[in-house]
Amino acid sequence: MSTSAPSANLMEAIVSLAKRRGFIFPSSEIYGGFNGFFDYGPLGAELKKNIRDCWWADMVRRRDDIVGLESSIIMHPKVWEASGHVAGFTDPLVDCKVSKQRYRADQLFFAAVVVDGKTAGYVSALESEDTVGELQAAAESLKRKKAIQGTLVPVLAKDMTEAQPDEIALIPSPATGEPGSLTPPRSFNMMFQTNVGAMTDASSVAYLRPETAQGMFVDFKNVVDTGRVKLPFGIAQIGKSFRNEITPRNFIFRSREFEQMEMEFFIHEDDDWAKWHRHWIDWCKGWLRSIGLPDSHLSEYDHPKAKLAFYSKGTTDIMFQYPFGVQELWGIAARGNYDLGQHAQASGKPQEIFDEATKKKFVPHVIEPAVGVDRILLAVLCAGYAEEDVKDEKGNVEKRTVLRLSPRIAPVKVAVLPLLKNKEALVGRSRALYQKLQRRHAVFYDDGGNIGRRYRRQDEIGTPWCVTIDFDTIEKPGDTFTLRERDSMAQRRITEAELFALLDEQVY
RNA sequence: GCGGCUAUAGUUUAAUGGUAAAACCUCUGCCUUCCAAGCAGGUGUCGUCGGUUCGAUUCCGACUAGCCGCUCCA
Repeated sequence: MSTSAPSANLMEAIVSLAKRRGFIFPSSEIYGGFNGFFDYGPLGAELKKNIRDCWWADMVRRRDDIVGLESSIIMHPKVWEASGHVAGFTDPLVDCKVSKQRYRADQLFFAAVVVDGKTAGYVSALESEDTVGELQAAAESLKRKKAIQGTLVPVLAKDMTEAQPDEIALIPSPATGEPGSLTPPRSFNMMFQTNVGAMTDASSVAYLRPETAQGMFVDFKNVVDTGRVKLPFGIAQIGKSFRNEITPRNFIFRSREFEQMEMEFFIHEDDDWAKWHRHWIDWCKGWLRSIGLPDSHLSEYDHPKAKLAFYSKGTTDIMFQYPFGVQELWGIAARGNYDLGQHAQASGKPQEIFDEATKKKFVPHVIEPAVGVDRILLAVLCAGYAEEDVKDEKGNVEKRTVLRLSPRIAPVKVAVLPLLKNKEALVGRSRALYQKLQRRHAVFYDDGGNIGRRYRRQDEIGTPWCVTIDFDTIEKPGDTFTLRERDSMAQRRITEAELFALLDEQVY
């Protein structure tokens, strides 16, 4: 058994499999698709739910120090002002189509060159200590160049956000000095906007959240007052977030609607943040391994201090080796007390904890592990996808496509297969086992085609085990089935009790 | 948002200025005592809109979507 290397078109193979087997469809496909959005089909929905459930179980239910939260997707607009998202991304940008330079529209100034009441042209300048002076000089230069007689009116500097549509084509690009290459200003704020209520005006503007984290900060006091929590403790949330990405790319890796699993771990202001930061990096890597991602594909990237936001103490990304490159999977950020501080200031409501030991109030610091469900799902598909050359009895080599998903997250845990479908005794025993398993697990019953075809079909969707009800089951004592294992294709006999025990141990 | 390439069945691909083919997949039936066997049958708006033409899936344009490279990525 050998594994061929399909890496060059691995993504194509995965996208194709995802579509063919009902994991992931392009959104609104019958209308031509919709860039940046995806639908999860029957198997994809199961897989995604399993990823979420595993995370929630390990992060929240099996711990004493972390509680869950489900906050609303649309929050008060002031949340996003306080968090910095509104200011951080409302900058309208202007492109120069010739030089490919990009300018912030509010930093690119222009002025009409008016001579004796007639507009002779336009000049532009980047924001500087003497923007008006530069524009004036440029205007005089233009007047000389065009050899226009008359009196030059002092320039009136405007920035590009004030440019009329018919002016834009006449304003020269600072890069080329020639007009015609600048685009109209475009807003690059990645937050989706909507209006709340009947009025559609500035006062009704609201945003779809671009991250779930702010919910934990805004509800911090509510959780502290009701959750019986003591530092250090965490608040975790799973939910959809929305970013109007400029370039959605790489299948579901960067999409405009995605699902996050975030946890804010609050610590004492005097606590050793670096120790907790390291703790959570290790925890996250361990969790990724527990759902089947190989260590060989995982790495860490420390954001350089110089590039960090001023409040950030450190950010480490757990990277995953996707077919299209090593990319961020899970960001673990030490954010100080910036977020709670911002909300305290903006809302006027202190976001403090009382320290019984020192009798002092303080704003806790936070470590934030934030990961995208869709990115994990893509990672497990990429890591699990394999095409193997297997030999049949006659020695002919044929291809086997197998999705090596961890039993924890596999959409189907067990397929129940009667060896033959036209033998009533086999079908009856299979049905009975299927119905019993169904009460506890995601299982699949299949009697179509021959047994080999059914095994391969389950291989392709990542089902870890198949049980086949054969003539030994019904004719020999012990009521045993054939258990066929996905990765090794090995078979052994197993009883119903042993099967349930196996599932109990492997699916958690 | 810019540039290049692309769009035919669920998937992978053909052919063609005269209403489209194959393989695989899938579904139904038969058969089948352990790894995609066989037999019979079913399932198709050529991405959308427009133009040229007697006639367009084919030529042209726009749009939409996808891929690659820029750009962006708090």
